Amino acid sequence: MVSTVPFDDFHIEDGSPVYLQIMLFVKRGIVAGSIQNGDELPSRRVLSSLLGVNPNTVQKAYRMLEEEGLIQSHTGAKSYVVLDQAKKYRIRAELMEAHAKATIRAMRQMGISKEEALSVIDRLWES
Amino acid sequence: MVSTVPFDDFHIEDGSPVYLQIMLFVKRGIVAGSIQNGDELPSRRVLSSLLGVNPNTVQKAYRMLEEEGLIQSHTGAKSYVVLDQAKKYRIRAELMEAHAKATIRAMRQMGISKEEALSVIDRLWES
DNA sequence: GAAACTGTATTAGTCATATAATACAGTTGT
DNA sequence: ACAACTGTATTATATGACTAATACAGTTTC
Repeated sequence: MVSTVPFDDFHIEDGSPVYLQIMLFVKRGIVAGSIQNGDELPSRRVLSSLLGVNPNTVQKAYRMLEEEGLIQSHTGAKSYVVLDQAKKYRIRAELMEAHAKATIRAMRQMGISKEEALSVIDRLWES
Repeated sequence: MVSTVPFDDFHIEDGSPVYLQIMLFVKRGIVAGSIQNGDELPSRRVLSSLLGVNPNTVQKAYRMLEEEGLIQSHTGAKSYVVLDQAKKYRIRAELMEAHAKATIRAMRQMGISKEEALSVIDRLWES
């Protein structure tokens, strides 16, 4: 079932470039399964207007997603998600490991034990 | 026992501003206990030379740490760490919660269960 | 007191991010 | 065919992070 990638629950935060936030949102959606092979992406103009950012910013995110082989664009036509199991698995592993390792490094540098780190995450999970 | 804050195991990564990385390193050292009240900080020039960055970048980090009340500087003299239990506790809670929440949000957006998230962190902890 | 260190300040320049305005090329739907 | 959408490209501008060079003020040490 082909649908349009929903950007409803995407909100811009500060701290990292917007084009990276858009890329991450798409990748996380792919891992979650809410974005599937063949799905249609909102046009650059539509999404930039929806997010309140410049079309060039969306274009940059889309272009880099295309360079990673996750979407395809052709002048004049809509852009579509291009996925297979291998890509999905790769992204899932990449993102999970990256996030986990970042957290672990921070916690270790603070001298926090594995047990306390896990317990804090467990406790804060529902919120 | 007063010593000089050690920046030996600090390495610059790309992705976030260097002055923020320096601030984070100091804060994590405070939480870990390797940085204590009264400790002496390397001078702006010495640290910038050690890290291979511009003195202004170190100055920005130090100035913001001073604005947070974690260090004190006086023209002509060295800069020192100024801590008490309340500050340490506040920083510890702030950092732990920030890191945990960031990880949780990412994992949730990927549709990863709490159990799998915890298990991944547990597995990657030793590395 | 003088040298050698401290912190602080200013000015100029580069680079990445993002905005703004505009233009052109190709498609889709009627 | 034509209108209304697509993607793509260019030029100009602004801001934050960072570099570079330099200057000045205050301290510590001998």
